[in-house]
Parts: sequence; structure tokens; C-alpha cells
Amino acid sequence: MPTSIREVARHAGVSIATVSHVINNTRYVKEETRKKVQDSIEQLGYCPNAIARSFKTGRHNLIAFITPDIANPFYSAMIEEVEAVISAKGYRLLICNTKEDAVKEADALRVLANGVVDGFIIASAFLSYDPIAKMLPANLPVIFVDRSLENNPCDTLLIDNYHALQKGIEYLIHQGHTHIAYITVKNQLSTVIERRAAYEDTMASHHLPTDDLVFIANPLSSLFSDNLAPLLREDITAIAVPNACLSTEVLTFLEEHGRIPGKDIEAIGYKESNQPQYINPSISLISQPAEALGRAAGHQLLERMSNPDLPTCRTILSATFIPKTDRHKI
Amino acid sequence: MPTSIREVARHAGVSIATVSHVINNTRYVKEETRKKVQDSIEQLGYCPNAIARSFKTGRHNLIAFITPDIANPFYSAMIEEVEAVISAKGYRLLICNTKEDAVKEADALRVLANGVVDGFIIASAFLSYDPIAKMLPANLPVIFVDRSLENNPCDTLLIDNYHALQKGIEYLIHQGHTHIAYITVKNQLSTVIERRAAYEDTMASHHLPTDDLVFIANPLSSLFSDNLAPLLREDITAIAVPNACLSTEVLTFLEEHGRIPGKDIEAIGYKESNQPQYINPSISLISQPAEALGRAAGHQLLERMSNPDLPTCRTILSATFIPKTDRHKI
DNA sequence: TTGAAAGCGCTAACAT
DNA sequence: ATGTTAGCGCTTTCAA
Repeated sequence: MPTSIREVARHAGVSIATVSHVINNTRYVKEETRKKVQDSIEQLGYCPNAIARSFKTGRHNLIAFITPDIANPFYSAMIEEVEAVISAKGYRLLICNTKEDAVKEADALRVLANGVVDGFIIASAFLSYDPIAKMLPANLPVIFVDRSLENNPCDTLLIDNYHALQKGIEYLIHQGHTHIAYITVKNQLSTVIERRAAYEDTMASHHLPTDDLVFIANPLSSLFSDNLAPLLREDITAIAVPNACLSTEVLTFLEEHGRIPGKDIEAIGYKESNQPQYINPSISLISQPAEALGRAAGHQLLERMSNPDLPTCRTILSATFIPKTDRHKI
Repeated sequence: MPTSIREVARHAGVSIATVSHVINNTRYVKEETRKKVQDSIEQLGYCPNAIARSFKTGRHNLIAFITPDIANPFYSAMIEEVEAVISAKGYRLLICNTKEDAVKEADALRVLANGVVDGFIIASAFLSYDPIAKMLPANLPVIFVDRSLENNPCDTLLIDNYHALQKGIEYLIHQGHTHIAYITVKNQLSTVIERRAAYEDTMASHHLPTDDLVFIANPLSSLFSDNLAPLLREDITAIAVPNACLSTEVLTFLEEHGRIPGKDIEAIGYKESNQPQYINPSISLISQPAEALGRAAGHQLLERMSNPDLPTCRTILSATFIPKTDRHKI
């Protein structure tokens, strides 16, 4: 049984109000009394019950970050930055891992939204805001990141997936490639759709067919994709993928089958954070500003919390295409 | 202002007790009454205040995982598994990132220990349990993972760092290498000390000097190490490192300077999770059971929570040395 | 089958 | 300069 404020008060021979004020520095207490209270706290090993305090004050200094995949360096990089930004203002970060499961996300939102956290940063597994709307109390500050949702009235920070990949595909085409394969995953997330559109639009604008060049892999970072075998087809001379996890898998797959990426076959990979990432073959990369996105999201949330009447913002950060010839500049 | 249980009660024309019992299924309520209450809940969009409930019941269904580096796949892999284990029992996971800062860790423990979480899993930045002892209420279930602390009376789950690396160094020596460099970091964590000891002991047992073969790099995953230049020395024919981040950095460094690992120079890298990790050069690896450690920690915590009188456990999971010739077996 | 009410630990308004 | 006390939203005991 942990000691309560009452016991400290009794031990120090003062009222609980005085103890509370000593702890919170919230009104003047005579030096002598303060000393007595502090001694009692020390002796009894008292530590204020944070839940009771939150309950009473309605403030929690807690932000929740909802991530679809904590094992994905893109999100862990974001998390690090969000944490840095908000902890400077005295907030702590609660991280929820939904594993791309909308049900898990809904569950987390329901539990946390009512009185547990002061705000959310969400990389959502939902495709639309509609089912989320009911779970969030009005005025609870929420920032959506990375993924665009239908009908979403909240602040949203995205990465421009389209143009970086467009540049990448253009680059390959200008190098003379006509059979550029594209790996994608089966879900309908905005990021997945946009990147695929970038690939298909760009190919189409150069009158290159893509019918038998698109392959579906498995969406979660920790699952190896199956069915990459067609990538070994003779006619395919270059490959693009929609994220870093697939980069890794595809590159590994190719090497295992004796085709050296960057040499026997061209490729565009993803670099989703500043984390050291060992990509040996000299291939082109799309670099996503995970850290900048995290920082921006943290700041925007603080902004929104201190000023709820701000107009909704929708920010798009650009990603960078780095041709293999420029890799030394990273 | 979110709706409270009182408003639901009034709206439904029943007492708050009945509403509470409907919500928690905690005593019989006439079907008709139950219906009324559920309708009111629906109409008012009521959601119970989790903080108030925690406050009242003293239970929170929250576990905190204290990690020194969330961007390190070793920890994010553990986190995934812990989360899977405890969420099956209805617990949620709060993740705190200390960035190897003992002050941050102490702060998190203090805040969370009193009434916020039901238990801790800690990969500590502290070297000794002594400073931690004061912050943790007696009987609060705590599991330490990955790192061994002095005077630690709590359940501890570790990985056998020593023997896997010993095997690795032996392997290199048997291949004829005599000048095997070792990269390490400057902190005094048990893992760092053990691995370095494995290196030095093994070298010594083969009468190989190590005086000018040990190099110090930077400990956090997201920081590139400086001063790796001496690794290019002619006499050094093999290199070992103490973790996956340094593997990546060292390998990248070597390639950038024209020395192909596994060909021009031998190396032992680390594989710290089941995540796809693209290590192209054919080098030997030490594989750490991050996932198994996470699962074991989750189970041990649940065990400890349901039975506080269990004798303290100290479990050591073994790591595996995978010679480069066996890489296909991964 | 349901209601009334105590009380969890704390903060803060009010009182002195 | 400090004490008294209401009350945050909820669960649960006791009473009916």
C-alpha cells in the first residue's frame, strides 16, 4: 500500500493542503513548514499518485502516438522526434501499435480518448475518418500523419509520395528501361495508392504498358513476401518498390537468386529514416523525411493544444529522389 | 465536455449504479432497463472515463516498457512481442524512450510507478539497481531485460552475449586471423562489457594481443561513429562489433573506402531481430533472440503479477553464431 | 431488481 | 501562513 498525501500530512503535523502546495509549489509555505513536509515525504518515501492527480485536474501530460507498425524504422524515427519535441514541453508519449489492424486502432482510440491522453498523433489504419469521428470527443487535439483519410477534418501532415517516385520512374525510363516492374501491397492506404499511381501514370505517359509488371507482396514489415519469383523474368530490367521493407526483401530475394541489384538489374529502393541503413548495391533511393515529419507533427499538436481555434492545416513534405549516381551525397 | 455516467443515468431514468452495472456486466439488470441504458449511452455518445475508473479500482491494465532506444530494431522487435503477449490478457503497453539517459529513466519510473501502471519491463540505462530501488513501490511487478544490473533483486531475462561472440572469435582465429579488430562503445553496460570480455578473453586464450585493436564508437543507433579510419590499417584482416547498428556503420564505412567485407576483410555482424535486414556481404553473424526475449518477458510479467510470491527468476537465452558458410540456413 | 451513498487521492476555492 | 472541505467520475457495499 503506497503512502498517501494524508499520511504525509499527519507525519508532518500539517494539513494535506499544505503538503499539496509544497509538492506543487502552488502557494507560499513558510520555509520551516516546507522543510518538515519535505522530510516527511522523504522518510515515508511518498510519491504522489499521478492517476489521482490527473483525475482531479483533468490534465495528464500524455500524448498518444498510434502507429501501424512500431518495428518499421520509418515510424520509430518519427516517434523519436515527436517524443523529443513534446517532452521539451513536459509531455510524455504513449505508443500504441495497431499492426495495421483498424479494430485495434479503434479500441485504442476509445480507451484513450476519454480522459487518458491530451492529444493524439495517428498514422491510421483506417481509410476514412467517418468511423473514427464517433470515437473522438470534440476538441480533443488530433494530428494525422503519413496517411490521408477520406473526409478528414483534422490537421494532417503527409509526405509527397507521388512526385519522388515519378522522378524515379522517369529516371529509369530515360536510362532506357521499358519493362520496369512494380511491387506493391494489397491494402488501400493512401500511400500505397499514390505510389502505385505515380508508377502507372509515369509509365503510361511514356506509352509503356504495365499489365504484367505489377506484383503484390505482404504489407507488414516483419513478414517476408512470397511470390517474388516473377521478378526474375528475363524481360524485367528494373524494379521499383513502395517502401523500405520491400526494398530489403526484394534486394535480398534478387541476390539470393544470383541477380546483383544495380548491376544485373536496376532498382529504386526506399530510405525511410536517417537511421544507418546498409544498402550495399548502388541503387537509386527515395528518401522520406521521417524525422522532419515527426518534428512537424509534434509541433503542430502542441500548437493545436494551446490554440484549438487554429484553422485546420494540411501540410505536405516532399520526399527526395536520389539517383544512384548521387548516392555519395546522402 | 464529455458526458459522464450521471448524465446517462438521468437520461435513462435510472441510478448511476445501474448504468455502471450495465457497462461492466457486474450484476443482473432487467432486460428492459438494460436496453434503456444502452440506448442512452448510444444517444449521448457516452464513453467511460478510464482515468476515473483506474483511480477508483486501482487497476489500470497498463504495462510500461522502458527502452533505451526505440529506433533500435532489437527493442522494437521485443516490444512487438511483449505487446502481443500482454494484449492477449487485456493489458495495454506504454512505451518510454530514455535514449540511454538514466535521468530520463528515473523520471519515467517515478511518474509511472505510483498508480499509473501495473508493471514494468525495463531495459535499463542504469548500471546498478540501487538508485532504482527507491523509486519503485514494493510489490510492483518489474522485469528487467537485456541488461544485468548490480544488486538487482528482480526477475531478469538476459541474452548470453559472451558465448556467441566467443564462438565467433574462435571461428575467425581458426580461419587464420590474428589481427582481429573490435569496435565497442564507451558506456559500462553489462552487454557491452560482456561482449568485450568475450573478445579479449578469446584472443588472450590464443595468445593474441589486442592492445591496438580495440576502437571506441558512439553508442546510440542513430549516430554515425567517427574515427573508424584505423580500421583500414593493413594488418587488420577481420573485425567484430558488439551490435547491429555498429555492424551497419562499419560495413558501410568499409565499402565506402573500397574494402568489401567478406572478401577483402572478414567481419562478424549482428542480427538483432527477425526483421528483414539486408546484409549483402557474406559475413558471419551473431543472431540474438529479440522476439523470444520479448515473449518471455511478457509471460514472466503476467506470471509475476498473478503470483507475487514466485521466487525471483534469472533467465539467460542463448544467442547463435552463424558462420558465413551457414548463412543460407537463416 | 434497483437505488443511495461512501470514498478512492488529490487540488483548489474558501475561510481564517 | 495554513487549515477545511467540496468534488472530480466511477465502483461497490449496503439497504430496500
